[in-house]
Amino acid sequence: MMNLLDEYRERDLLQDATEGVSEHLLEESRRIYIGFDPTARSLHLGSLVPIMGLVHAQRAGHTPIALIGGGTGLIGDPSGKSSERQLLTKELAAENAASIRDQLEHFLDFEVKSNPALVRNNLDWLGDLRIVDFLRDVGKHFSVNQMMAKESVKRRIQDQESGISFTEFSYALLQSYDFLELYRRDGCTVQMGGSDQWGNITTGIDLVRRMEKARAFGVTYPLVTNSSGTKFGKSEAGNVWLDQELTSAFRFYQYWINVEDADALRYLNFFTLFGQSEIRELADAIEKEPHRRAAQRALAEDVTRRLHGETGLAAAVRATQALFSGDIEGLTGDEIKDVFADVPSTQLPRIQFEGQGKPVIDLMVESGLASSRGDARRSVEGGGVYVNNRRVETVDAGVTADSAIEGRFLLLRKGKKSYHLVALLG
RNA sequence: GGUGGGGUACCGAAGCGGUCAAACGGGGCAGACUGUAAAUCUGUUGGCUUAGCCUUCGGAGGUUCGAAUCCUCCCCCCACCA
Repeated sequence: MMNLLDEYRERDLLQDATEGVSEHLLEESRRIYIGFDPTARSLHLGSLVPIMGLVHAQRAGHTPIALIGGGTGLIGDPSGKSSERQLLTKELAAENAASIRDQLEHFLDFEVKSNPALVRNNLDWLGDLRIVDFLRDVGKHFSVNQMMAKESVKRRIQDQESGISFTEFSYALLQSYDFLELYRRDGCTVQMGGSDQWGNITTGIDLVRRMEKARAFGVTYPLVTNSSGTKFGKSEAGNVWLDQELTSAFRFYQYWINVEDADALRYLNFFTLFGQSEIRELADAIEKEPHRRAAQRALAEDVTRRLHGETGLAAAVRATQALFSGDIEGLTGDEIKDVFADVPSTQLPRIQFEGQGKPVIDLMVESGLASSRGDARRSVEGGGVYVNNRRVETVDAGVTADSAIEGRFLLLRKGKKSYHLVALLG
């Protein structure tokens, strides 16, 4: 048994752990679970820490269980959701569970004989749970006094502004019940989660102890932030998803390449399997020759490879090189088509580019690079719009077909990093 | 149920009869500087056929030449009391 907690500690992935976990995990192969919220079609970067948590667990010889909150997701955030959506969610939850499993397959091994990863959906047991049974069998083990004493709850109760709804208050019960079920069904003895989950985890441990007279454990990892205080996992294009359809390999790669120096090393620890010596080398590199950004590159490559595979990574790197270092003029039409397969693109009929050409403003709006004509206008006035890497000087400029590369492609760019490829048809 | 306070643009928050598409801060976008970094500085941040017009200040009406600002009714939040 590798020492899992040491691994976490070394990577700054350990926030807190209940007493005895370390020994428990060293004794033999255990089953460890983390919950994932299926409210979205896909997991996003915020889930990457828990995923890596499971990855390390599996590498250390334990069996990782990804619990999809299909049942808890049905309740969801109580604020202003239509009943219609909630009905849909039952099927969606199943769909999402399936796609989340697909995504997890990039990270976890579901095939190994010894300790294959498992996926569970709490809809399976919460779905037809009867409230009377639940209150009688499970509810009686919860002391409201104790629940209110939990830091997370206490804070909410003292906070006159937000308060806490009954639904949220009872979340702890459902989550605890999940732990109990996973213990019963799968012999799962350890729950991990973000540091905000500490209260729920310990409550679950209590429930397992009371109802099964068994010892269970909890481990939490710190919540990931980035050093400038903005939300981790957001790019200019919004959430970064762990789904090829939603976030292309190129975008994904770009997200990591753009990580601030101050975060790069932490992220290497969090999101790659690099050893400490390798990370130290990269730390060195970032200090000595920051402009080469070896750490960001290593980070981007490793994480992109894991999710998008070798080909996805290759495409992302190719597109990156073409966009940020090489000059596009030198590329042939076919190369462009290939390289930019991953960059957002639009097809437009050639006729629109005849005569005076198509107004840049229209082009910006139709490609989605600008949210309105006013927005497009402002971007041009601010000097932030480029066609084929040449700055557009006037607001009323037109783009003609003969400015297209090989008469086929126009490369639109807003600012430094937002690209859009327009292909002319006909 | 009573009393008082409040609902303003992405968020926070000014405005309290015209000069308000609405101060200020944050966030976003863009420019300069750089390393596709951070910090900093600058511009910009409702829509359009952009020296003009149109739609916005919880909702619906009303007063007025003119309303985010005044009046009426309604909805929602908060505090205190019961």
